[in-house]
Amino acid sequence: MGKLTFAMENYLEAIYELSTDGTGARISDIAERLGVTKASANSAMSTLSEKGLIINEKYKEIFLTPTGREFAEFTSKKHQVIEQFFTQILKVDIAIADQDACAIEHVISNDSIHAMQEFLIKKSKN
Amino acid sequence: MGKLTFAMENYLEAIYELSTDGTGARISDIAERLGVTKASANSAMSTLSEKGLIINEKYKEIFLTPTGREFAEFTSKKHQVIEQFFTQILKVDIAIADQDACAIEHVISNDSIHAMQEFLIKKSKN
DNA sequence: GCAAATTGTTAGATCTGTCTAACATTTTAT
DNA sequence: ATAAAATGTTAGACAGATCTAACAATTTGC
Repeated sequence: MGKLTFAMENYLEAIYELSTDGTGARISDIAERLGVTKASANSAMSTLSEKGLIINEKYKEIFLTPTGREFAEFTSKKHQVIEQFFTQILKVDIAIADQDACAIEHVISNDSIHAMQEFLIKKSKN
Repeated sequence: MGKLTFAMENYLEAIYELSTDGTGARISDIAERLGVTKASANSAMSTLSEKGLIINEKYKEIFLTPTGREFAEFTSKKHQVIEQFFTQILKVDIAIADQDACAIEHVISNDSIHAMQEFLIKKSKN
């Protein structure tokens, strides 16, 4: 499975977060969350569908495939670690931390994420 | 002055680092450093030149303008802070830290950079 | 149950950044 | 001084992600 572009990672993550309650995600909500037009979101869905990461039937809600969910969870986990590290260790404001995490999650190495996690764990033992 | 794309920030930074000794930077060196073709690098130079960030005469070496240098120094400074934080605080391998810094420097907030700097300063006082 | 509002889709344009291939200029070596 | 090598430039293509505008389908509110 080839690596995803940042844009596609963001779309996957949005779908993941919008479909927590078992229902699928809607194009409008995805578009709104990412600040793009419905046309852009729709176009992205074709890409994700071709890659087997989502199920996308015309005019229906969008669902993650198991593979898609794995990708989304991985990205989401990275986001969470970065945000936690930035707020708890660096004392950065939550809004800024979230914004930074949203960008950094796509580019940071697994090594560094792991290191942040370790750091947080050690810190919590004080 | 509008915000630069990540690509342009990288080109500026490369020029900055390649012209430390007062001489300008060469297209081939910029291209090699960034892993792109000379054609791509050349095309980027037009963009940077139009923005008034470099001086680019045909077949001549490339020089930063004062504004261009400011941008480059700012990006470079962020790179340095991230790399230092990742190696010294997170104990991440230098090669990985450099790679991560190279990506994160374009997306991280000033607040978070500042927080990392503060953290490093406090740490150095132990 | 129908009209209006919302939501989803498509076509086509644009912008950015990249590439290859061909060509022009400059530098180097003998 | 000139041929070969290195370097720089240009044109044209392409991929990814976005947009607008027009249209289609679905849902909602009387």
